Amino acid sequence: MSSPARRNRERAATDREIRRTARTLLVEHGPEAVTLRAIARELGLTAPALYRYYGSRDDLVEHLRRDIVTDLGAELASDSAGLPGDGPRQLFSICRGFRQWALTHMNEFTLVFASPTGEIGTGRSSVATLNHVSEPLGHAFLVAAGRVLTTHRIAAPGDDIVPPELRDDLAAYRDSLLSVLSDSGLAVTADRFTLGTTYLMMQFWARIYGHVTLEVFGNYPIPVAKPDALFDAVLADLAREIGLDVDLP
Amino acid sequence: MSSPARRNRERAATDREIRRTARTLLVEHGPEAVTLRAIARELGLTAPALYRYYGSRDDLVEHLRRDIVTDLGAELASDSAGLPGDGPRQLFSICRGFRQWALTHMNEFTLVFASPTGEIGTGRSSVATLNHVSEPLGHAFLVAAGRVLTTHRIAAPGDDIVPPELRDDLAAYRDSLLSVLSDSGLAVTADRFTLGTTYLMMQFWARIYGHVTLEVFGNYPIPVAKPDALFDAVLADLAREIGLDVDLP
DNA sequence: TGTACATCAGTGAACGCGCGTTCACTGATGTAC
DNA sequence: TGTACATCAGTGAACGCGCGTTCACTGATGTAC
Repeated sequence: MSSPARRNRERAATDREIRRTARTLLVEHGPEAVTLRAIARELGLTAPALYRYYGSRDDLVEHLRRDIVTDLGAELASDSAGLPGDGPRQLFSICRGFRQWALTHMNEFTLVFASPTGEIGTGRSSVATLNHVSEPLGHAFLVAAGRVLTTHRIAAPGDDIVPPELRDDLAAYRDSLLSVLSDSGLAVTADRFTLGTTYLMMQFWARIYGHVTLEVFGNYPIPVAKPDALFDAVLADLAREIGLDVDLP
Repeated sequence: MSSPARRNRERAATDREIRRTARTLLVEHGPEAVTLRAIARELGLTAPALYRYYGSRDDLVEHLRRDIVTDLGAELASDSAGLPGDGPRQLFSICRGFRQWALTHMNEFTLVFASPTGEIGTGRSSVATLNHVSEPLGHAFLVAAGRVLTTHRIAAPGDDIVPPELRDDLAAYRDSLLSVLSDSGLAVTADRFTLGTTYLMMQFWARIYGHVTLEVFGNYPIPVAKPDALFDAVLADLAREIGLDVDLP
């Protein structure tokens, strides 16, 4: 019989090589360099061979996007999991890791986090966001943030900090967060995870993302000699703002 | 003699048409649709004709970027100038206008504010930032912000809110801001425009930019039914944070 | 164990496409005397 | 006012390029009996 598994294994290996090559091209030469012909060339194949693996170039790029977020999330989660402590350290590690990754993988960042996707305002959004809680990145962020907010806050913020128009949206989101967190073995009750908490978490993410985007695209108002210090200052601001009773690690 | 001006006028008119067409292509079909051939086609010319106006495609795109920022800045400045009051209203008008423009001109926004340009961390940054104070957008923002900060703050923030590592950078920036403001006939003294003030202005811009980018690219954690309300909430937070003693208009 | 057959990863030629850019040119507009 | 000349916006053909995708094919690997 001579194992049918062998062909499968080789097929899977080739697939991995295709994605790896696409990734390298993206990182080193930008999104427009990710062409079927270039990938095939790099692999010593002919371009039509790739159609054994993907239906079209777009199909391949879509898989690439997913790969990127998945890998990023896994990496950040595992890095932060190795740290001691019960929350804040992990959360800040994820934030710093995200920034570091963005700075060193500008092209990947652009593709995944800063490319126009879909319509505006329809609620449909890109792959790489917290609203797809299953994404490892979102998951890592949420778990760390949830842990921090439940164990290190002085008091849960009142719902009054949330503008009335946003309460319905936030309530739905909060519920989905709570279920994700309880799946992670983190028992959080709604009285410690208020609408206000949810609002702060959203703002927290928005500021991290905003700062990182600004920095990656060189759109900072000033040339800053020590950008790391600036980011740390933002983290410290955020920590204070969400009411953490800890010093920054 | 039959005026030499005539040829010049026609040349200038054609140039404007070229840019307008490039702009339309960008808005409607994205950056990769801005090709010399497409522009020529639209104008009833042949592609080589464009070389009478621009040295290369890249050259044209660069001019396009500058046009976009210039027009945006002028538009926001003139809109806000029409409003009554002495500061806050103008500042918030500029912020809202920026967001509105970004949402309705996603492709232009991407080209100008969210495209990788130059190296990271070298201090060189894209065209469209506050560090090129001459840009109308930066100018409008600065003048409005400066006016607000000098007339509506309860007290200038102390320099102690600024992390020590950032003070040198901020001091240089503050000085250039002060000279821009005094060129606008706004006499601001350094004791009302502290390093802390400068720091807050920078953070202010970072949050606006961050929020807008997030929204434009659909990367918001939640589907928000009323995104306008969310933005207003962010503005209100910012107003509180920079210590404005005014209600939001 | 051997033989006929099925699967399927990869080939190589070809398709049509649109692109930026070059080059020698035309012909109208403007200039000098 | 008329004539010879210069300028220069725009033409049209051609260049070489790389792309995604199709198609009929080869040949090794695996399957059924």
